[in-house]
Amino acid sequence: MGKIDKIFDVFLKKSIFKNKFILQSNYYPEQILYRDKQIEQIASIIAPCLRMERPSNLFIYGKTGTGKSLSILYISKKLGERAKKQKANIKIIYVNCKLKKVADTEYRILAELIKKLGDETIPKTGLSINFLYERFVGLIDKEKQIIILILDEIDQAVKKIGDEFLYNLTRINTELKNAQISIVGVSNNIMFIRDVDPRVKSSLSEEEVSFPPYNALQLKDILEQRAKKCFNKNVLEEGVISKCAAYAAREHGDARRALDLLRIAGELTERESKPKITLNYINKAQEKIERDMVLDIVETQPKQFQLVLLAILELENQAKKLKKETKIFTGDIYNLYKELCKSFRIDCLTQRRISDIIAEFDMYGIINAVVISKGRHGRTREIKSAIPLSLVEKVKQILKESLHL
DNA sequence: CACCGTTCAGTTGAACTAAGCAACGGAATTCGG
DNA sequence: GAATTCCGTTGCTTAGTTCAACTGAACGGTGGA
Repeated sequence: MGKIDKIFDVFLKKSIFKNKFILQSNYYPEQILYRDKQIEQIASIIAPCLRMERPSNLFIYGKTGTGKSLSILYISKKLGERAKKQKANIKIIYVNCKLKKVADTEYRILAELIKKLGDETIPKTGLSINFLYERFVGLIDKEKQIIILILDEIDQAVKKIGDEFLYNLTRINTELKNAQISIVGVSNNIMFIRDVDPRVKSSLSEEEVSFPPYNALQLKDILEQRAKKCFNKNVLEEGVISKCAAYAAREHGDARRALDLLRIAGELTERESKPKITLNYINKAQEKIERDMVLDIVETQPKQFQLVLLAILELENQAKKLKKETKIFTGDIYNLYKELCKSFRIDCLTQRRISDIIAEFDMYGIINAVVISKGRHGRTREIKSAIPLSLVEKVKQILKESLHL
């Protein structure tokens, strides 16, 4: 029997998964644990739309993986069903403002909104934002209805494009004759609302709901609830779930992280055709998640970004060779970057831009950059790579490949 | 020693530019009668 | 003569550039004790 047949055999043998889909991030459980209070709050805030009254604008905040999106989507679904029954004309539009190249500028967010309303003819550039607003308003206002606009990761958008567009959105109601619109802003960053134009602030957060992080015990319950449906009996070693919960609780109670961890541990176990998920596999899963995240970010960056990252890694390498805790500064990076550009015949960007690129890498979390002042020797960013040592070589290899070296 | 102005090496913000796109409108071409 | 295609113009967004103001603590000088 061939090797491949063997692999297939292993897979056909009784899997440890009953239904893997349960642990995937696009699975929505019918019961959401420990979020009753928030769900009730939100539901009572948006309920008036069933009587065709405009609900208050709503601002939801909480860290990643605290069930924000889950809850809001759950409520939208319920609301949608109910609206149908009551023959209330309600539309719920969900846009994630973080998605690069999809909804990360004012134009693109509006284009996405319009697309979601059924008009597919909006080009990705060339039209004026005003035109899009008019199109949007026209599209909404042609019938009597209530639109609930859910803007996920709204802080990302505001950081990038400013808060005018939020102001415009909140003001849109005054232009509407038939329809009415209310906005649900979802943010990971609690501080974000603080430094937003006060007009926008008061209008957007007519109501607020906050999602606190789960603690380890709650995470454990959540994991158990899902694991029951997801795995076959007796595949979980004692303490596996607690460990997942503990890991995730350490990372600000991110439930998604916990579920990913468990799922990947399961996949790894299955791949090695072991009968039980052991604690060891949780560790492996943890590594794999980190690894995949870093590699994914690195791979999908534009060339110039990759070149900057390569320069950072090279500099760190040199510093290490000299056995000194030499700090890396923006100037060093820019110099090396310029050289790299020259030798690879890629035209190089200005320092201004590199400064922004470094800031972006910092945001992604693959480097740590702090603005420091070196007194009379000026100020700059002090930069450290946040890529785990075990991955550095792999990352470099990917960078070099993608730059055709 | 404490205090204070100077100075550096970037950061940060704003205005500007080139590239790429769509819409518009007029000119040129095609077509059927 | 009408319909279609072509082409230049205008106006838009966006990534990146240019310009310039701003920054914050170490340095080095001053004065006071």
